[in-house]
Amino acid sequence: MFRAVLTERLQAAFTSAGIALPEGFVPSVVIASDTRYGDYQSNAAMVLSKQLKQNPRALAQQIVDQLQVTDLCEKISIDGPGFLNFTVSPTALIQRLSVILKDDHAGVPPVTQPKRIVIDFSAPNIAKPMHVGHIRSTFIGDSLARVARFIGHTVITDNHVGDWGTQFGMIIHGWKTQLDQAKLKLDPIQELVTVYKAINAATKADEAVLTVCKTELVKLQQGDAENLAIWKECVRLTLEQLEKVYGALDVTFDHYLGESFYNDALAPLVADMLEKGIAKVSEGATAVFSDGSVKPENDPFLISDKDEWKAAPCIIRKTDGGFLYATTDLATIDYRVKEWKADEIWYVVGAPQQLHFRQVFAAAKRRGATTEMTHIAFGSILGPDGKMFKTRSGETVGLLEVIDEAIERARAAAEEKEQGLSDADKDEIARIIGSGSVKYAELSQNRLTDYKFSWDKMLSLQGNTAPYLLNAYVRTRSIFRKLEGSVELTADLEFTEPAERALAMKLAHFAENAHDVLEDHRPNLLANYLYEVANTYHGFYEACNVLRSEGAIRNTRLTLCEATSRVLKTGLSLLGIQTTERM
RNA sequence: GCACCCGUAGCUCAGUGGAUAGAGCAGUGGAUUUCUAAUCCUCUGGUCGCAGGUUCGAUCCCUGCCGGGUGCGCCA
Repeated sequence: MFRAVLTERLQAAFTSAGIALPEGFVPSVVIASDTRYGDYQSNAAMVLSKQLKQNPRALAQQIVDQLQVTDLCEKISIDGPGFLNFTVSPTALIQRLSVILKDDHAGVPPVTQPKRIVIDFSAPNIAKPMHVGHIRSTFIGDSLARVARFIGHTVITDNHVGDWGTQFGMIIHGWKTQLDQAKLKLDPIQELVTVYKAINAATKADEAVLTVCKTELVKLQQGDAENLAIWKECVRLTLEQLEKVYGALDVTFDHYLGESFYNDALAPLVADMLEKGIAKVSEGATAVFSDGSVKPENDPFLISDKDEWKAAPCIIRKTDGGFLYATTDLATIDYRVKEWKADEIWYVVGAPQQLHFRQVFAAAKRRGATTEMTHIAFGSILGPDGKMFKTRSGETVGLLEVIDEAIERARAAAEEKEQGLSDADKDEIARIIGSGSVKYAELSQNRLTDYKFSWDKMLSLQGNTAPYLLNAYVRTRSIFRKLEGSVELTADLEFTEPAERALAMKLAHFAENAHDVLEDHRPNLLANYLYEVANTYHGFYEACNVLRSEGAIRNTRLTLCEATSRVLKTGLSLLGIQTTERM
């Protein structure tokens, strides 16, 4: 990793030059934004010049005089107000390429301090189909899990399924009174939704129905055998369907510990919190209130109302004795810490739940949790009107529907090309490109931004899309297919065209990029990087013929193709996107 | 009311305390007897919502406004 090494060398140079660095100061080295100046740059001299009361350029010169980087750089320059610009030498770059070829992680080093990280994502509800709203949590969570594992963390993925809650009163009542067994067999979730909707409508028309539903719910919660059996069947049927969806998406979980798993832990948890004074009874409910440890404007348990701060409690038990979302979440944290020894827990959940998590995290800390808990929030998917998709009442687009449409479009595109591929091959390619397109459309976006759902954007096969990246990969594979027999790539390399060096440099950045993704939990940094790799490769491909070149030049170009191939395949796999040899 | 998120090209969106703010789509004009044209190259397109402040340097940080969204005691 050039960046890390340059940072170290820079620090050493400060020491050699006798310059005392301020406490905690680490000179920053970044990939140059403008490659005219070099490959990497540092603004350390400018940052320090004021504190040290020195001219920034003179300070930069002192550092350069002490800097030992001849093994890495062919040129160091001081430009503009005092930028240090580093140009990597061909030798160092070539060595980097050979690492990418040999290393099974394509040159990405492991983290120095591996952690145990629990990642909570996807979390669909029982008896409800997955829709486009689940895209973000599912794909972002899956990608972060892949990246974290890849760089050496121990990752436990947990699908916190919504398998318990008040909706089951209605579902059970509906199951008993109007379930169509034939339809249930055909499409279980569809039938459960139909039943739920019918009962939901009935409760609005008739109070009595609502009372019946509540009774059914209480019976379920008290362990009534019949209701418990119905509930279990609903869960089983839904999970069966979910497995199919996740299978099609190539998303896996280590655990499916739904809300119901924590039922028995809830009452003791509330009792414990009452005993310790963390929670108290208020207006009949049990809730957590502010303990005054932080400023009011930062306190998740306070809210301002007409010049005064009022309590915004986090309720953990209702007046009727029932438990809530927050209660289950607290019990879940206990479990993950105790059973899984989690150093960190990541929640990939929408931004609207920010307050909820601030409260839950604060409450968990008061109970003594030292685990680092992070809410990895994402923006909403909006309908064509710019308003949020309604998950309760509103009609939204099904997740499988989107994937199927994407595969269909990819299949149509494959059909237009004359590649001599069998129908089975075309199906497989369409599947990879279709589902890859949907994933890429999501993951190439900044997670915090809301975006309008658009079929065309989600399914586009042109421009900055999965097919663009896959096509670059296919082009690398095609070259190796054309080679007669295997080719021994030697260390005999030399750059003769700018496009070759540019590609090599871009590939070297993979080592840095993969780590940057987890800095702020942003897969889009990786997606954007891979787009640049593909773009640089396509440029190289047009400028440099590989198969008709000879000697060291041909060897260099083949090496670049192989390295590109590895970086793209590895990088795409971190986004959860498979590759194909032909398209 | 308070808190959080967002405001960047016609559209959809990246981006960063640094040098001339980038892509894709749309529009324009080209490139293929040559390794997959799902490609490459041209050109067109900007008051980075507005106003102050901090800084050697601000689209980015701070403050205030304007506009859009979300959340705020017994749903999950």
